[in-house]
Amino acid sequence: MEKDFYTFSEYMKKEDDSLTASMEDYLEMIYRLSGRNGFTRINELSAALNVQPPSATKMVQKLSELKLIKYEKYGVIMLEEEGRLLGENLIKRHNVIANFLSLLGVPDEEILTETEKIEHTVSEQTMKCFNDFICFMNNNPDIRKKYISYIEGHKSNLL
Amino acid sequence: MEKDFYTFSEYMKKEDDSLTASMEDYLEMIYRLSGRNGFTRINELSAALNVQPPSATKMVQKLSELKLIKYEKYGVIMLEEEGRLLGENLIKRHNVIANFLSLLGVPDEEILTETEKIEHTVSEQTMKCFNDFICFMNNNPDIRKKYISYIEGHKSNLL
DNA sequence: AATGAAATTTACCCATGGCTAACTTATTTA
DNA sequence: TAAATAAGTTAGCCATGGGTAAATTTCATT
Ligand SMILES: [Mn+2]
Ligand SMILES: [Mn+2]
Ligand SMILES: [Mn+2]
Ligand SMILES: [Mn+2]
Repeated sequence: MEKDFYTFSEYMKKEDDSLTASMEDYLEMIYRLSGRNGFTRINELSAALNVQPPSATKMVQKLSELKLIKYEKYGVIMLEEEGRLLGENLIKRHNVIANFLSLLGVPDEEILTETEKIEHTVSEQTMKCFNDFICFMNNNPDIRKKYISYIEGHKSNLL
Repeated sequence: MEKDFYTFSEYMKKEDDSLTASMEDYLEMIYRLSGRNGFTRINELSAALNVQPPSATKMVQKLSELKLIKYEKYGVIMLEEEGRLLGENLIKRHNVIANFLSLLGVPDEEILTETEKIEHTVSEQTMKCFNDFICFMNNNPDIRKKYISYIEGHKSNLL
């Protein structure tokens, strides 16, 4: 019956295999930017993530060490097979969460921000629950409508 | 139409007024532990959060600087009025999220962990949405039952 | 009151992920 | 092709929040 609390930092420490939250953001973005040409560059990446180029360089070197991307000094950034797969899953996770929040009534302007934060904190299990919720709402449009009008009703209360 | 992405670290940077994720965890726990006697101590706090005493000391000094708690070297830790209020709200937030996850079908063993992570990442707005969901489910026990059996059905698929 | 044990602090150390300034390499352009 | 510009890297800094080892203070016991 003992609760076992830890601090946020402790929970967010990367396991041996897994990536840190920031590594995930970079990999996710590299995946997005590689969509067009099959590669991206430090400048494009740093702009997309609103960090300075040296920060991007450092992280890219790390991801390269981990064999998730192919990169050599001054060159282009390309995903390795493992990185591509991981990136794909990160995007999927991102989209499930964004979808989920949208269904819940989180306003459009907040969805990206909230998703960008939450995506790094939820377990596989929880992701499944989010996904189940999406499916449930898709399979029950009547309930979905009822829910939408319910929260519409609440909005006015809060303004 | 421009998406504006930032890295996790950037989103999690504390605003001038607000607390970091770890500060929130400490304050929340100080609030819990103060329940019995109106105070707590470094040892109790560090044990409760699974950190070493020096880490607790450091954070307690910080919170004391911010006038959220009253503390002097080797003494007891007591909440200041502002800290008490904040702590109360942190606990409320924690409970809303735990409730929300529970309704969604996140297994009991995961609820604490998931809550401890998610609580630091959601906006006021999103909290309202979580809360609306709870209310909706409370007001519609029929739908709630339907949802529970829906996810029960899904469980078997995944094992 | 003296001593030993427990609680707490201090002084450092480490890792992460930002940043700026200065330097180097690559690419344009005159 | 030489000079100017753009792109990228390196070195070194900062803040956060952990940790250990050693010193200090408090408390309990004799
Ligand atoms: Mn993110
Ligand atoms: Mn994302
Ligand atoms: Mn927490
Ligand atoms: Mn909590």
